Amino acid sequence: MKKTYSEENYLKAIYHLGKAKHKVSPKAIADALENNPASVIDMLKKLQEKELITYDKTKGAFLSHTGEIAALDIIRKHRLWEVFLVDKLNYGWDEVHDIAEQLEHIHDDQLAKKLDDFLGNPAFDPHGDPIPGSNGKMPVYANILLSDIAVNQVCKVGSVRDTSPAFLKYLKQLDLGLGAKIKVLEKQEFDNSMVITINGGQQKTVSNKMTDHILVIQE
Amino acid sequence: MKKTYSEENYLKAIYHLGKAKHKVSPKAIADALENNPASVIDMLKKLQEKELITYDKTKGAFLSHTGEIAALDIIRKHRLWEVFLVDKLNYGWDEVHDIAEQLEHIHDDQLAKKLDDFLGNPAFDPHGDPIPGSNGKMPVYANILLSDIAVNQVCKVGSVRDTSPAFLKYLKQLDLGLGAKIKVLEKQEFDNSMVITINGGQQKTVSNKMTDHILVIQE
DNA sequence: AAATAAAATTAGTCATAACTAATAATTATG
DNA sequence: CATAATTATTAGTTATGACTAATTTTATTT
Ligand SMILES: [Mn+2]
Ligand SMILES: [Mn+2]
Ligand SMILES: [Mn+2]
Ligand SMILES: [Mn+2]
Repeated sequence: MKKTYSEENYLKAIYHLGKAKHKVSPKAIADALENNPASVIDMLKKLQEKELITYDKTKGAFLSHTGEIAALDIIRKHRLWEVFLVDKLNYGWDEVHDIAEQLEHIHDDQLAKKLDDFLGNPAFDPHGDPIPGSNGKMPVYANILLSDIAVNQVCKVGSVRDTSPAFLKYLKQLDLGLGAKIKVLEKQEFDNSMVITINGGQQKTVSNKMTDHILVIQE
Repeated sequence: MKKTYSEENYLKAIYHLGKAKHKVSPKAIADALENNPASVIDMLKKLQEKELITYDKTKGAFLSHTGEIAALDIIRKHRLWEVFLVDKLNYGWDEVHDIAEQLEHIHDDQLAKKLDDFLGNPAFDPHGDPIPGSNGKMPVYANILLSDIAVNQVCKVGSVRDTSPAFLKYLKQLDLGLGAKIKVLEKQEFDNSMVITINGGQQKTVSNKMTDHILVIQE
């Protein structure tokens, strides 16, 4: 089931528009691809025929599972090539998009993986956009401090801001590693200390000094 | 004057067939591109229209100056990408042609030069084929020993097989550097010593031991 | 609700680059 | 040289993916 250059661009546009949670209408796609709504309708029919999308007059276009896998694969290649162009060929980050727009359509079974490895498995492209993994999963920035999570919210540990033995030893003692799920139960107004559970275990009280050194991803 | 993917493939095929000095007939092109002679005729007309080739029923197709520049540019990109795939992404030399066939059509003003620099300005691709420079000139292997050049032949020094101080000092004394033009005037049957001129200078007699350590490019 | 604007859809056209089938020209062979 | 085989060329067809213009449907105003 090889896809044409054009089909791939449509799948990518539908993916991006869908994420932006607008209704993915022919008009919206036409605007994104800078072409004509009539052309879009033609292509939507073809993509539906190939079971890459569903299209419904009222709900708009949605990627099927196969369609989403294809879209993520193209986005992955696009962003990996952008990293290559900036990191290896010394292009400016503002010069690479149009070239990646071409390179993303190069087709070879091993290419994305080999390129990924060569680049050191980057998680983000030069514009800060996440690079989907070969499994299609997007990496997420851990950019919120645990101390900023509100009561009753759940979050996941992404990275830590302190690598001192004392800190790491403390984390080990708490059984708190990367990826651990934390629920905030109470927050003390006086000193910002928190009562949390880690991976659904016992309740623990942790200081603000501690929660200021943990970056999390909100659910 | 941007060229389509297909036009570029035709120009490349015409270039290669022309070098192989067959008559570049519609049939020959059709065989090379694995398509139909009727399709070839159509494209030849279009390429002639664009002044990229001349086509004459009896003599066949020839690239114009512009056409040859375009063909060499594609071949350059093809071979540079092959080097990239093998040297950087660890593909086998037998796996890269089809991918390069796609990559050669990526269009960007700076790309070939940046890729060339990144790869260390390679002179040959993984299959040993020469990579045209940005000026369109092909590098040539220095693969003949000076000792094998016949009397009255002219050749150019490409590389040396000995880097000992004594040898290099001797070369300096003779004023014989890379690129020097050598003409063989006499060859002694007894010990294979030669009388030569270097860059049209004085006649010098050199031993077979010396001429066995100099690789040249025949004119 | 009626009028108006916007969006979706259809029908028909065009360019590109293939193809097949038929015909013309060339080249090779008995 | 005549016949056969090969090439070249033309004419007509197809698929893809775009377009414009006209029409229908949907959404927004008054
Ligand atoms: Mn981009
Ligand atoms: Mn693209
Ligand atoms: Mn190749
Ligand atoms: Mn190609």
